Amino acid sequence: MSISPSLNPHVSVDCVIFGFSKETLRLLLIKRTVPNALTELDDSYYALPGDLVRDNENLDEAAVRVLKELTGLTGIFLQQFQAFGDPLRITKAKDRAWLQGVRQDPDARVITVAYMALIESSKVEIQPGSFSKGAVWLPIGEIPELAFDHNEISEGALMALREKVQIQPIAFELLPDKFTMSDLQALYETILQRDLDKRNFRRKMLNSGVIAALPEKQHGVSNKPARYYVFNRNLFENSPMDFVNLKMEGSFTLFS
Amino acid sequence: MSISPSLNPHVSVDCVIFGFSKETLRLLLIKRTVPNALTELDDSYYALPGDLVRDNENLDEAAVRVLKELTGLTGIFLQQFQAFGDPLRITKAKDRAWLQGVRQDPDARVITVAYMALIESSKVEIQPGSFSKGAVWLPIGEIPELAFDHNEISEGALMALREKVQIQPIAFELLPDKFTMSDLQALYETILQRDLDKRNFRRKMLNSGVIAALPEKQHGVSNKPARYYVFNRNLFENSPMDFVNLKMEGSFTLFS
DNA sequence: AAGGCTTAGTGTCAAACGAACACTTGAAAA
DNA sequence: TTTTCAAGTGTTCGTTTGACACTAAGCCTT
Repeated sequence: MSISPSLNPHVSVDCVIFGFSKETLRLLLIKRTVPNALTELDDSYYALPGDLVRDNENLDEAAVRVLKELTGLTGIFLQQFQAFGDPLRITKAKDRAWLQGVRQDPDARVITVAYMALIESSKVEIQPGSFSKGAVWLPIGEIPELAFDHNEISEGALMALREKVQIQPIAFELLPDKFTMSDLQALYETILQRDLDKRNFRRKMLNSGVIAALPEKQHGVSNKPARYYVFNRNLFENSPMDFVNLKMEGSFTLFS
Repeated sequence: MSISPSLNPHVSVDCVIFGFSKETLRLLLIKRTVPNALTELDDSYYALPGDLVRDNENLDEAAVRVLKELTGLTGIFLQQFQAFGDPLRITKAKDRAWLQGVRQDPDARVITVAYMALIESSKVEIQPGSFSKGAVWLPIGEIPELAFDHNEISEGALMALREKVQIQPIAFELLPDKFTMSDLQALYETILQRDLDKRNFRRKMLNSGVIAALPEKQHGVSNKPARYYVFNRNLFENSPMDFVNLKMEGSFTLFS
């Protein structure tokens, strides 16, 4: 496999892509297949989508590219959250086998800059292409051992998401354009891993001024139909203050 | 100038080192001198202390090393806050002149992982050594044009500090072991660039449970002597919750 | 058509917190 | 002894939080 000379062999970006479906927070992972020296069968395992950074692009651009190549999507929420650079992060046997097949210099020390992406998962159509043979959405509770230090990176992303979601109105990025209060609450409960009081939640969200009610309601549900809301980006940009400190009942620690 | 082969030529760490003295927040910067092709005089300018990452150390270790080499200090507060990787970050003329004198591959694309350090500035004794010819503490309001993208990095650090100081009790790292309430308030006011109400500030700090009063008071001041306090790390670690949301009067935006 | 099932939607009260606000105290200096 | 200067101290009011339980609306079942 040949490598473009414009790749920086020492720096990569990895994307922790969050989605939310069936009341579960999920990660979009890709499958890697490597020959197993012992069994002559192929082993496969999952990894975060990522790539080496090219010489002509900055880190954000590299992350956008990775996301686009995998999902076809642009304009989605993407935020750098941490760089990982342990010298031992690429020393597991499977990882070395994979690197040998794919990198010009498989022994190179690589540090990676990790990004967190939030996607409305129904929008994603996995793009055919080199890295997407077998991309899957796995619930965050059921993530197996991943490549490299990707478990650690995913954990870090989840922590970062938990903090951010309480300070900035970004959870909406995980929902469709219109959603019900219950959808939104379920999302927050999933992310925060805590039950929230329905009345207090609604009050807080409405007072924050970042969502607006639509006249429209659900149809064809076998119970009282819920009203739809939309996230009002403009409203938020005009008065971001109101959203600060969306603490969600009972203080929540930023310390581990 | 020779270079250890164990340096990774593509990844560096830079430390934004904050200190607080004379009621001012300051950065510890180092002076670089490069020959000026036109005048035959040397130009000098300031930069953040930083270095390439070695192959056998992780990012945190590299940052600790940089700090130790410059100040002789260990065990100080140090936290990664962002990676910077614009391909154009090393293209200014002065920077290129400096790289040519100092790097094996002066054209290499380097991404840098930026750390923020908080030091009680009176503890710092600049270590003699290659990078410390002329290290200085400059007030954050008077930072000149720095090397590379170091102005951008410093700005980012200041933003990160403003946010963190309201969520975690880290401002204490900038003060001596014992300090007065007025010292502490002045520090917060400087960091947040906002006046705070004395009574509310004291109440909040005392209620947070992270500081303890000492029996001792100031001596020899020409006004009512102030009581000394200490930061109680144990108290904080036992009940970190109390400190969450130290918002400091009037909400403060985390968004720019 | 009636009753049951399920989720949506609503209000109040008490406690904690935040913001605004002015005078007294203690020490040194004049 | 008086002056000067920063330290230190409480109360009030409005807002926010958290706890808590019933009614409303639509479909489905019988």
